[in-house]
Amino acid sequence: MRPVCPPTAMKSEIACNQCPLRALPAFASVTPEQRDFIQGMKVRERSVPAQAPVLRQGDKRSELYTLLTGWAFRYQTLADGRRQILNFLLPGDFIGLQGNLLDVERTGVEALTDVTLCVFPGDALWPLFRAHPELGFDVTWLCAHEKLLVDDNLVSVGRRSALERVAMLLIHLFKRVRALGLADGDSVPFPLTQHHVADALGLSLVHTNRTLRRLHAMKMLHLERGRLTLGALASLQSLADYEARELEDRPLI
Amino acid sequence: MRPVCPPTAMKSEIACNQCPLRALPAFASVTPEQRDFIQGMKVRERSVPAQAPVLRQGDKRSELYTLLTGWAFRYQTLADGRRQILNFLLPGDFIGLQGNLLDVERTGVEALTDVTLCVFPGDALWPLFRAHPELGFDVTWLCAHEKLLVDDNLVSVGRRSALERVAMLLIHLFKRVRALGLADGDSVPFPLTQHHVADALGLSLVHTNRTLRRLHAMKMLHLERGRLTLGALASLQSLADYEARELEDRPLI
DNA sequence: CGAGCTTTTGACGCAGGTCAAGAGCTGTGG
DNA sequence: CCACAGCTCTTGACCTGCGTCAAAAGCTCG
Repeated sequence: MRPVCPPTAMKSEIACNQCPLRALPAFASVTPEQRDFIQGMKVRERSVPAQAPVLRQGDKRSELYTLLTGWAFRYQTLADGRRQILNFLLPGDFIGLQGNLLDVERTGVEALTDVTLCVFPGDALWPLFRAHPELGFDVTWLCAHEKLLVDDNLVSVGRRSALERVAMLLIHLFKRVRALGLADGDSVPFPLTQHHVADALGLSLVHTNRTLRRLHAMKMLHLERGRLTLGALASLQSLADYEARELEDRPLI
Repeated sequence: MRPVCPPTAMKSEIACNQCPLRALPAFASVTPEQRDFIQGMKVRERSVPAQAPVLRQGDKRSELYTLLTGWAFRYQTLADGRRQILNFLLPGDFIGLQGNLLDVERTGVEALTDVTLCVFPGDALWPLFRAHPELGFDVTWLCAHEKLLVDDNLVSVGRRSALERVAMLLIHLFKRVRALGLADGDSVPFPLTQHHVADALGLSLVHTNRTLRRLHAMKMLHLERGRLTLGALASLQSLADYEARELEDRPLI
């Protein structure tokens, strides 16, 4: 297990005017007054090391978080250990809404890399809606946005072939990371193991590996040392959208 | 194609104090003032016959709906016709939030039975948040609640066997319908065709049929004339939660 | 250097897909 | 009132994408 405190333990907390949230469409037009209100609610920051839980299935009325830095994912596990990853969380994403609005947290959240979170008390939600309806509106936007991610993943898992699924996921993450300004040319950080990919796509680990190798052989991607490089994004995209069978006709390399 | 106007065309519109929404947890404590506000926003009612679209993929800034009576479902289709049903909609559910908050409607909504909807203008959402933050809060609750349904379905499609998936779906719908007070003993109306079940669970039509027959042979359910009867809900539930393989050992009849 | 990840690859089996065809039901029109 | 078109449901035969089992190789960290 890694140490709980990241090496840079002395760094000061991020003020809300530095918050990555500001870059998001929903939060683009936050006024200074609103920002002060948010800052007033903010309890503290919390660091969670890679692989450690942020929220556990079954938690009640937990705190609310905003992901400031790092990657995480939402998942659900069955009694016998099978795990389904629902979606990945990147800086700016909101965490803990379900456990707060509904009775219990149905899904767990685990850190994929070391992560820092902005912490709000669990009972902050209603005062926020009351005092700043615009911010409540933004929370609703974030919820709808996350639902869209889950929708898309469900379509993949339910109706796409393994090749299509993997292509979709990589494109999707690539674009999200790039949109956050974290891309370096046509390459982005990629902290997922193949195990995560498998659990997100409803595939076995072995078949995920074979599919990745196949995409690699097709020169559609490079994946090493935690970086993902998508050379021909457009062709990968067309692969994701179309039936895998049509491709079998062509030589794979 | 069925006639657009249902037989009982002359019936008057439902006042908000009659609205099925009132029975939902989120709307349980709506004050008379809030109710009047909602009533003031309500534009009209809309009837949609079974099989007809309520919302199309690609619609922009559509109206907002509340489902008053009947069943519907949210779905997404791929270019080549594969369809994934994301979740089913029952009276009290909110429709059109995504298309309204985000730019475009990514998912279609189709009526499963004849349906009546309560119509609100697309630009009513923000005024509602502003004037009645409690109601905005409720909208957020509904969004989080629907996300939970999609989450659960994704877990099924990604990680459960066909037998488990079908069992989960039937139990889930049974409970929802019963919670709405629409059950008759251990039987509920069930307007889905096997095609809908297949598209919701990411299975083929043929395999869905075989799985249903198998459950029928196990005396876990009766399905005929649009009614679903679950005799032994508890045993079906244990079947849904556990690995299908454990069952193979026992005689199937 | 060994324990425990992660990635790879081969061999093999099966759950579930595909193809085909027929039966039952309902609505429609001649 | 029957014939026919078009659903929905069933069932059989066959096939394959993906899962499972096994084993080994590379990496990382203590």
